[in-house]
Amino acid sequence: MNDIDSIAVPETTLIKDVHKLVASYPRVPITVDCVIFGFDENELKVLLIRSDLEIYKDKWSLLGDFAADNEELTDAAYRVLQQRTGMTNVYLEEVKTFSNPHRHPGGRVLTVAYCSLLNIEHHQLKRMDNELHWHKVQGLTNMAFDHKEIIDECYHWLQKRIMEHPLGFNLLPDKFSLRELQNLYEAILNVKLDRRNFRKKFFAMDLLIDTGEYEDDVPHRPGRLYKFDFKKYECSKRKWSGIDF
Amino acid sequence: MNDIDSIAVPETTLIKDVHKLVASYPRVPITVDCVIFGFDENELKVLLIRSDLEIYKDKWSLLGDFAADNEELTDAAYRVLQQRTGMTNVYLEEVKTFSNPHRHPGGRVLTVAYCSLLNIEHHQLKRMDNELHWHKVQGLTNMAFDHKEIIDECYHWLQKRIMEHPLGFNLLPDKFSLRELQNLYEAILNVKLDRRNFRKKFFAMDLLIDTGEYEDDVPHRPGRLYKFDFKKYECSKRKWSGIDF
DNA sequence: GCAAAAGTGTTGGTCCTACACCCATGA
DNA sequence: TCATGGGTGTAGGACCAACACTTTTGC
Repeated sequence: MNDIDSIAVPETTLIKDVHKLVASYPRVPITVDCVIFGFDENELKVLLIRSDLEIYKDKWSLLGDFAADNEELTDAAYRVLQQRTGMTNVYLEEVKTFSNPHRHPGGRVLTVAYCSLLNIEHHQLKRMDNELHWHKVQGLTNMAFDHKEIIDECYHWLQKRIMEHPLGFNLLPDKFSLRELQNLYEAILNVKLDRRNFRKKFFAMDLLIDTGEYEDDVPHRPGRLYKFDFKKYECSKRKWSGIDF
Repeated sequence: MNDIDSIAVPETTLIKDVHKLVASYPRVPITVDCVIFGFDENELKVLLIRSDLEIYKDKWSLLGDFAADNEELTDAAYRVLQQRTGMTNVYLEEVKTFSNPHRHPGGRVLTVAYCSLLNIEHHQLKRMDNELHWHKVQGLTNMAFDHKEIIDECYHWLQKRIMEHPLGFNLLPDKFSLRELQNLYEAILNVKLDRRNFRKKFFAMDLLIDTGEYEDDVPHRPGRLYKFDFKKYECSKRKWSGIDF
């Protein structure tokens, strides 16, 4: 116990009506925005929708929504994901708050950005929704609001995070070859990696399960297919300190 | 440019009145809470204030305030710091949003937690404010709201962050001995470190400036005093990838 | 048989860890 | 002179980077 606890409580006026107190605070509309990354054709993609605001006609927007009453923001982000991609059990993490009072043309709106990683093949894109498209992360233009900035922040966050934890597997199919895995890392980090050292590193982690299967639709010698051992990783997460390249 | 950009815009109804749109969003009171760490007597401390709510009488609270209209949250956090400690130029970084609808007894209040590191000696504590106290981070009890949880999150964040970047210097006086620096790291990480290896590691970083001065009020051989080269660090920050212990 | 990628081991160097002794100062 | 922490160097091991050739498959 802290020694400080024994200090006498001074005679100040304590606030009794907490509801009144809270009612006196300024209120702000809150949204969540999901930066949903996918990996396809050896490129990192982000899922965007056409803006439905006249003022941003022909511009692209992140998937987001305002937070409902009594909804935690993380729940709101999962809800957006579920509604837009039909997927649950998606990797999702909070990245940063964006609170510039002028970021929304309709008045102050605060947004919390979430980064999400999903396997593009699992995702049926709710094809009816033809306003949704996967865009290359490199060279994005034409974004509504401050969404370019939000994507940039999330992309940098991802580059850093993927060195610390093996998140990349969330972007791959259940079964993947080491070549695909390496392509993924090369695409995200924007570097070339040595193939043998890369394989050694991942085998050394001991989180890959050999399926015994092989690629089949490739015009060259097929590679062995692996699964990621999510369970084992969950158990050993605590001691995790990083992946170096 | 993305190939997608050439897709025809479908005939949907675009929203014209963005102010009306924003006005229809639910609104939430927003606060910032600052987890202000200091280092004193070889222990990591956090700056707390007695809660001014009747319901949390005799409990401790983080320093926070609601965000004013048109105030960025980071600015609000700096404002809180300035008002409470009199200090500007303090290290400050956003950590996480806490949005549980029941976290505040007066109704929904969303808070964004900031982690701040300051040199406890620079801080005059505005002594008149006898409601402010430095508490040991270890063994905190008796916290108002979800502030224990917020402190825990920030403390873990700090443990991780201090391995990646040399932030610890923000907690030390301008001039410090290597022993003090090591005590700081040991206190934060809660480990024992080898003295020789620790010194080698920090000298190898080449971010310490030898002042040529020595400690003077110690009951043993005085240690050499160093300054941290903040400028040099700022320049080389980009390539920074971590400190290993 | 040729193109394309899969698969595999070794070596040298770097960096980290572990560890023990003498030195300067105050009391 | 003693107690306390300051200051230093080295040897062994772990880990990482760099690097080339053989294998398998599709065409």
